[in-house]
Amino acid sequence: MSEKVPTIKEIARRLNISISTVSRALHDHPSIGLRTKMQVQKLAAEMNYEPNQTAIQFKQGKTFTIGLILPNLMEEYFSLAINGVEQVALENNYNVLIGQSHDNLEREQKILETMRRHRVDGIVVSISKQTNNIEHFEQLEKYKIPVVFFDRVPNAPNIHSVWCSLYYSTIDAVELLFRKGHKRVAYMQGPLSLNIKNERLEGYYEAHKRNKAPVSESLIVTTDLSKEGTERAFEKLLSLKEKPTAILAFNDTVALDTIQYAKKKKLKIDKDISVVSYANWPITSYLDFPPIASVEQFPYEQGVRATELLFKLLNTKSPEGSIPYENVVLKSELIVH
Amino acid sequence: MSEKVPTIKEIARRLNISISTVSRALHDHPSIGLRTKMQVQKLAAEMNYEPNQTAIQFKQGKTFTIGLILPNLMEEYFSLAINGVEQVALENNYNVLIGQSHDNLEREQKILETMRRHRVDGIVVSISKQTNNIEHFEQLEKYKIPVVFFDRVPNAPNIHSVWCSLYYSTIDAVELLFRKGHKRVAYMQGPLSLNIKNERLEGYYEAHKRNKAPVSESLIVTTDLSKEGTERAFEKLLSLKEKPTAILAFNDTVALDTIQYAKKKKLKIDKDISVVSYANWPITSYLDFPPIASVEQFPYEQGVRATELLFKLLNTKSPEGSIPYENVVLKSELIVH
DNA sequence: CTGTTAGCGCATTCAA
DNA sequence: TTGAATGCGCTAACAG
Repeated sequence: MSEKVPTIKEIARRLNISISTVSRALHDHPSIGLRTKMQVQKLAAEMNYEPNQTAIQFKQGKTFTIGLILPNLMEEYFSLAINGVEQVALENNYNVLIGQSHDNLEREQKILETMRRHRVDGIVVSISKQTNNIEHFEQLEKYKIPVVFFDRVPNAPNIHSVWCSLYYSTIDAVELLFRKGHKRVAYMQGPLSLNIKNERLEGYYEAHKRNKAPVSESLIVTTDLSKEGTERAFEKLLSLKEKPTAILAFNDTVALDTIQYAKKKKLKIDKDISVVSYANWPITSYLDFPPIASVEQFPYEQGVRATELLFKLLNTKSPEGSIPYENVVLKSELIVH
Repeated sequence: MSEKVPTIKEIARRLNISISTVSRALHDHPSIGLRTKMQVQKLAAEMNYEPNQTAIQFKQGKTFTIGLILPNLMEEYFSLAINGVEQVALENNYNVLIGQSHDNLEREQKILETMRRHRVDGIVVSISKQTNNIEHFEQLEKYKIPVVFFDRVPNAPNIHSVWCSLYYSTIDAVELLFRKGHKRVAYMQGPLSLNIKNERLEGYYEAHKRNKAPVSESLIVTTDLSKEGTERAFEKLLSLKEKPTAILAFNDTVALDTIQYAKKKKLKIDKDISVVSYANWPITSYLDFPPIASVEQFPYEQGVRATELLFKLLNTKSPEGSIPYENVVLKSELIVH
């Protein structure tokens, strides 16, 4: 009794016509009689015919699927990016296969392999913190799978990328602190990766330069982004003779850990110490003392632009590698709370 | 110059053997000469041969992909669930196609259609708040696509489901408040959906019953989960002659909005008013006054169990609907902070 | 142990 | 305007 899934072959049989005619009718092919076309479409609708995507994928050599690789989904930041990617993909009738690298290089490579095997048509990726080489991505060229990097973009030539420049906002952020009277602004940086541009630091220096303020190297500390790492970094700042009165934190996690630790140390937030951060988590609005300002990096927008770029690549009948590498740079914005 | 993707046909040609022999060699088929096998595998490796998944999917009538439908990815809660699903899927060499309903019924239906078209082998879903009927899911039976509901499970018979019971933890939560001396515990409930079991409310009543405390209906208010809705609900409580001294909040969002509003109204948290909640967001640890306790619902575990159940269904050679419906119920836990 | 063959569903080229 | 035939890459039934 189990009705089997209808195929064009079955439709053809019932109508006593050939499968190619059915195929054409369903595709509104120009050379097809109106009568037959109507007939076919009517029956197809009645039978709830739906083309077998796997057959089409196979036949066309395309999966109508793009791969999206992210460090993780837990950060709202990346969730927003996903929404952007999904939006554009849906508009193009594409599916999105998501993989999390969990900031682990091997895992990233593994996911890439899975996606390659799955024959995704293209890939959008924000690389893991561990990713210090991009051979595994470069390999994809052999398979003609275009790759667009976004947000966390490797510092390499000959790639397509979309990212958000933090340089000017960082300058804005530090200058905001200067204007508020802070003389010693510390910078709590993340792990140094050779592959990512260090715009935060550059902006930090530039802001000092513009304001003729000397940079004290001891005010630049590093955290591995863990709670403990951030606390250690903060301790280092507290042990200075000339303690900072403000901190530029690598991101909101660092900012929150810093603020929490500061409170534990009986420091008055926004009085003894002010914090400015990156990312602009919505959750910070629930805090009694959120960072006084945040650099917004527009993850949704980045996702959209990256995916649009990918589709542009997909739709370009690649005449053997003549596509110029495209690198889109958005501008971040300092949001003062 | 562009080397084309190697196929078994090409391997066969180069080795002057038949494609079926190659296929067998690559699959470690029992009836194959060791010598030929080695030969084939060696060449395959050299050529970087990789089976064309789309061809296999087509041939086997399977995509080795499961669909995962969630209300949204922004909530860490669901991100954790994803990790659970992903984990089990990977162990079974399956891919996961993720879709967000954004708590919108039409969107949920659309996603379902996309996934059906994509011929996913099975679906794991946490339904949207709007989902008041599950016809669109029942339809999938015709396509022999098994569905496992989890977390937000429709209140319907004949479904497979995994969810986390809140009943006992709710009793624990309310009793905790009683023990702390609270006499009037309010319950701020979410939108009433006919399709979801209302265990929170049941537990709320039971706790009162067990403690011989009368339930005052005016202490039960409803929020649509928006910030404003929660504030209105809270206002209602504040306008009572007999104000509550504690609140059982529908979830952490409601709890945070409540706490924030309470502070705005100059109420002292944990003194004038205490809050207990569901979900247990990690972020609450950054708050000065987090909920004093949270009901943990183990989203990761739920994702794992739901996916395991799905694979059980997939691996059961369905002898025409003889599979008994399975409903796994986990137990939540009250975490006191 | 190995080769031959058929066929999955569809789009498409060639012929009528 | 329509039909017949082909083939995408792979698996598996059947034949040797």
